[in-house]
Amino acid sequence: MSAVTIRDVAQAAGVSLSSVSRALNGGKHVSARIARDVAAAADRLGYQPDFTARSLRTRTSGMVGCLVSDIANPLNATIVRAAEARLRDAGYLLVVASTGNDPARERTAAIAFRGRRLDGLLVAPGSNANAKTWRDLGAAGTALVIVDRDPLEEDGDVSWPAVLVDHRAGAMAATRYLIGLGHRRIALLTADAEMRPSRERIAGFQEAFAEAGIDPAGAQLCLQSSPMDFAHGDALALLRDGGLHGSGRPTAIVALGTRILAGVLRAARDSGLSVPDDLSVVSVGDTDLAAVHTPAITALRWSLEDVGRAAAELLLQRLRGDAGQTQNRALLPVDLVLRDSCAPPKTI
Amino acid sequence: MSAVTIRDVAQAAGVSLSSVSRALNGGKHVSARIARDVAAAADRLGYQPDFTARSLRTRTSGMVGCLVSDIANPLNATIVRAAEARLRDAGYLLVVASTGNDPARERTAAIAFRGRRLDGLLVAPGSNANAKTWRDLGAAGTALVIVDRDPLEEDGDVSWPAVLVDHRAGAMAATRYLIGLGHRRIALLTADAEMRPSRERIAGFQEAFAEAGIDPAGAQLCLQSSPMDFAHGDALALLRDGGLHGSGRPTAIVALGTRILAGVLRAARDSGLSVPDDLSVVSVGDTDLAAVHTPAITALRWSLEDVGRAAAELLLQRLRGDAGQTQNRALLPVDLVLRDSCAPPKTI
DNA sequence: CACATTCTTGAAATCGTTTCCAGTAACCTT
DNA sequence: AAGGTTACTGGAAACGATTTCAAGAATGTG
Repeated sequence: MSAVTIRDVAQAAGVSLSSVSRALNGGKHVSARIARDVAAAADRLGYQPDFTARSLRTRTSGMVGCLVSDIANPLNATIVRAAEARLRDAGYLLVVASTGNDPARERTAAIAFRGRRLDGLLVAPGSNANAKTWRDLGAAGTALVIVDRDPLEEDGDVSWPAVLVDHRAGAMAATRYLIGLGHRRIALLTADAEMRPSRERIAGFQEAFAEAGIDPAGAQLCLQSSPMDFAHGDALALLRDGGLHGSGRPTAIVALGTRILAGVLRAARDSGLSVPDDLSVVSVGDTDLAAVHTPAITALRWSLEDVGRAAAELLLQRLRGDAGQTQNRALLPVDLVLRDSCAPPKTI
Repeated sequence: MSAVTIRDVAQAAGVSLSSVSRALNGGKHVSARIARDVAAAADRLGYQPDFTARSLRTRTSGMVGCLVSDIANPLNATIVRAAEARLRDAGYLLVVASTGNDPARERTAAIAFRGRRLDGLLVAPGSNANAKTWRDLGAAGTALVIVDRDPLEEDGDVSWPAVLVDHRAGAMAATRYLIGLGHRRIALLTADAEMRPSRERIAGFQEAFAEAGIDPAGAQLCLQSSPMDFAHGDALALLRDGGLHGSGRPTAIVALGTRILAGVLRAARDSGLSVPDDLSVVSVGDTDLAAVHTPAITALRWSLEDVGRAAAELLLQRLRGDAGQTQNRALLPVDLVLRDSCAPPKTI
């Protein structure tokens, strides 16, 4: 029961409210005697400042928001944890909200955040439908950092600080590797082609084909048709029906994301294809599933901890107002972890 | 830039501040004319209430906290998501913090929460070291709901509202099933024996042995010795050295948790044992890994969504102050999902 | 020693709401 | 029609901090 306010401390220490405030905030213009007395009184009474009142006056809350499509997604969850750890050390609380990539929910969350005066926001927008919302938030004084999404607005005018992952280089490395093994028909299975990560990966995938001077028709893109079965059906069709354009079934699949990897592995099993003898598989994103599966799945890996940390760091720089030396980009590398799920294609 | 306050609305509508407040909060004692005018003015000006100021006056924040050991743990993350969804619908924001089961961090988080006037708290304490902290928080008016942890304080005086999972029944069902298949030497591999979930599972495990009237020496408990390798080493020792007490290696393993399951599966592979022919495996907790692994792993499953939802529901009941009809326990069932990782033991 | 400058200090204003309190108007009831 | 109850309404007082301002004390300077 912390009914003890700054007023009580003032009374106990026999000084005025203003002096207590100054003393507690370590400000200048306080005599040593008062500083000592106030500290003692505050300690004795167990005073805890009321952030609500402070927020009202200072227009800062000591809280930052985090807006992602789904906090339960292990990728996001890890990022959130790392960001939370860094922010907590800096004295901030983290408020989270899942948007399900729904622009309307993004907007209502943004409004709720602004109403609570959140100082900053880490956000992975599900689309660029809410550009105006972010701009408004920025204008209202909220520091904004984009996480692994397009940092540029459509018109290219505004660019937000952002933490980006080099998905393009990663996808290129994986594709190069498969091409190097002799694969010529490789399918890329992805949930959407809209958002930055997928778009960049697709670009890297195709770039690798171009670079190798190989028939780009072998680079098969397959968008997940139904989000329900995690691409299980799509993978099945791909493997059974001899490929998308009748060009023969792919000898290798690059699966974007944990759930899709699961769908692909089930599909391979259902089709009686063995990995890696009949089908090479690369997972984009390294998870328990990829690491422990038999055979262990070759995967693209990047550090989610680093993403979260970097995002928090960028945000903290703005919150502290480190004018001048604020960077506004972080580009994190992607590694190809070689395991046992890839082999040269069987000559048919 | 929301510099528009209730004062501006009052001016625009030509009424007093108090009337605006009453009108906006849908209170009684407002004439239809004023209600209409105020709504119109607020709408026109784009008024958004300032929760900071409101909080100061009403002593409520519209936020609830969530304190778990690790938000990135898929189990917690799913619970958090479900709780967040329910709470968001009710107009609350969710503040998260990871404690790493460290009592000191729990305490500082609790202080930060109280300073921000959080209305409620979902918490999965890492120990009962902080009983006093929770009691203080409760005394300060914070609604508290315990998630899958002991709801009773050590002295048994106070009992918190709690969402519990019937881990005991689940473990019994799994053990019964293995015993029914003919297994007599079954190992239970777990990270700790302290916290409620593990304790209950161990109890259920032993109860099943007692029930079957079988030599309880076959029920081997193995605590994870090093958290680093996710019980890989422990599992290896168990499988190689012919069991814990020289009583022969277990023919079945029940692995508590995703990471431990991964360790066990790696250990089985490393020992050249095939699942389920040489070793039956049951996973406690159903994950992608368990579902997609070859062979698919029989698992104990409970709905994390239900846990999160139920926790939010319990909390909301208290927040709304539904006196009388507030339940303070929810007990959620655990199901045994039969897959391909269990078989009768080979007669040696 | 007189005067200017800097340091401390407390009173009061402020942040944006909600809510208590009184005052007025409207509506019943007999 | 008079008195009593009830419904609205606006002024003002919270809520608990920070910050501005002006006054007083202390110090420095010529």
